[in-house]
Amino acid sequence: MAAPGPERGLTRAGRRNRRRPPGPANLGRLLGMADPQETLSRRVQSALAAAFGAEFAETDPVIRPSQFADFQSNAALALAKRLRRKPREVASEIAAHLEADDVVGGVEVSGPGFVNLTLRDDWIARETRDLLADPRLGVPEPPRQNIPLDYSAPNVAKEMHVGHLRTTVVGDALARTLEFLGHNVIRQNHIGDWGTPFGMLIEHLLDVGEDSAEAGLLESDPNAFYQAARAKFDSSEEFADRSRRRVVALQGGDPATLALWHELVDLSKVYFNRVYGKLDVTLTDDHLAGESTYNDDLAPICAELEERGIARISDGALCVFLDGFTGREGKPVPLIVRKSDGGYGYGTTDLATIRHRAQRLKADRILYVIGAPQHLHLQMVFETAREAGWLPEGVTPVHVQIGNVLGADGKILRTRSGESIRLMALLDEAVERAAKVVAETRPDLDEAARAEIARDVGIGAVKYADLSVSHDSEYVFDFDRMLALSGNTGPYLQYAVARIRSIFRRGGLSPDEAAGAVVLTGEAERTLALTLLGFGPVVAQVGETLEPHRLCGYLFGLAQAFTAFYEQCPVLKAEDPAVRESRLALTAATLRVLVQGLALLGVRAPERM
RNA sequence: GCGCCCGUAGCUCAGUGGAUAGAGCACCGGACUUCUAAUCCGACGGUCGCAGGUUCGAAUCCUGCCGGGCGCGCCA
Repeated sequence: MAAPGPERGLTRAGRRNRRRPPGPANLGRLLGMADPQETLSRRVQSALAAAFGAEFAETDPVIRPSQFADFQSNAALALAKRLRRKPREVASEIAAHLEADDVVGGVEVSGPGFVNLTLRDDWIARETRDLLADPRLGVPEPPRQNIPLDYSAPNVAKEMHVGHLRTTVVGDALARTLEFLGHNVIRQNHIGDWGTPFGMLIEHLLDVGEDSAEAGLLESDPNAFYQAARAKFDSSEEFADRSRRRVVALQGGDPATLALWHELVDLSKVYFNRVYGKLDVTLTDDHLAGESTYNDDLAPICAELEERGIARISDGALCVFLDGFTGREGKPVPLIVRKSDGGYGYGTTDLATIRHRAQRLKADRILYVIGAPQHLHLQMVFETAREAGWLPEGVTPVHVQIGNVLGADGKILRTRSGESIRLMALLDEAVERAAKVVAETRPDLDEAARAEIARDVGIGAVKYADLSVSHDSEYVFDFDRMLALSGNTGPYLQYAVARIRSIFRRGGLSPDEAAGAVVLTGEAERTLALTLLGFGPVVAQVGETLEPHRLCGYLFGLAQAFTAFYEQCPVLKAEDPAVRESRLALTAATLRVLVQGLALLGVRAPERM
């Protein structure tokens, strides 16, 4: 899949934005000129200033989508009290002072003081054509930020489970979206590649041999390898002793042990990359920044925290106690930075990590796409870093909380026998189920084409299911629902794309050729055009709120608007050539927005279905 | 016990302090000589957990209660 946008161009524009505040020339780009809500906001603000004085020029005009018009301004209701006038009177004043004849066709004061605004068809039409001509499809470029983005983070020699799947998919969608907005996203795959289990894993690797079939499990079924090691550790005193000694050697930097450790990590990388490849996410080895990366920082961090009195010894462990963090029986909860045996846990690593991201990577925002249960821990890490002065003013770490994935029984997804589900098997099943449907519906296509469709649809369905519900809520994993071709699903959107492409194939046209003027002859066209103008705003919003499900909701609405258009408005068979050109333009714009939107989510749109 | 998250239609989920709370699924009734009918249209379906409060206006903000999930010292 093509990278979302011409990165080099974005980089230059981004630097420009960063250096100086936006002038009038790029203000439109920044706000998104095609955004009707933004356009109306500015017009109504001017009306407020004209009607009530310059001090009201900054008042929020409260423009919202309306069920009685395209948009409505709710400003009058709130202003009434401040102005000591009746809300309807205030609304009338706003309407009277509104200078927007080029944009707005209908202004109406309604209800207790709403100002209903209906956009002009020719304005919508012109903006839609501009959107089609815009490589960015109306997506604004906010000031460029450096954004380290922590996601996926599987463990070496362990199976990735559905929880990893979700942080991987959501994180990747955020990475793509933020990059398209022009930000400098620094992917950080904080893999679990250090800690006490590695003694046992290394000894097991030595026992079975690096080139053995057993070692090969690390690439295919890592849990099997892990559990074999674990079983030996639990049953053999001799093996457990060796394992403990091996941990000491590892932490002491023994070269032979480090070589074995590297071997383990490399075998695991093969597994990670197989999953990432199958899942079509953008992570590569270049983004690996595992726990081991920070080994050299851990002792100095502890020393600094202790010297400065931020951490103190408690029960033999070096701990940070923060105000407001209390646990059972009101006892303060510590962030342990050095265990009583002298070792370091993930608290220390996470502190080293955030310091690195803030200072070395010069982060403007630091994003952690991590499971919701880790919230308390992360808050303590953030707070400690803040107290230690490692986070510059204005740099905010954000925990993008990922809710658990549940089975049909409402409990954490597991197999019937209670084991965690193998991710590869799960993805394979999604593709198989999709393949079954494709075999029935498209017997005309050859085997290879069907396989490709099944892969795009199966994987897309799983990813879209992860993305389409708010990231912090738990959701119930259900193959039947996510693979359905109706409803807010990946396949539904892919199908809409496939039908559009079919129109152009039938017509012997390339979507790039469709650039005619847009004329709106009916409600379906109007709704579709207006919906298209919402793409930029929603992408900008996702970049701020970090909620990909809003983009999903938007794309679903767009696909529905297109479907209504498709039912009611013949494109190729339109009799009037101007109408045909216009509908081709609308169809091409829909295609581009759907494909771009799905690309931002990391979902492929197959040529045909 | 303390903290975080959640409670919206039978089910799965949206919902930016604004008018009569929305989708999808399921169920029921319709629509293919048509650019892909795997798509569409209609109908049905609600005490927004409960009770107060703030507000001209609350699913949304505040407080309390009920119910559920998760976390709370040396795993990560």
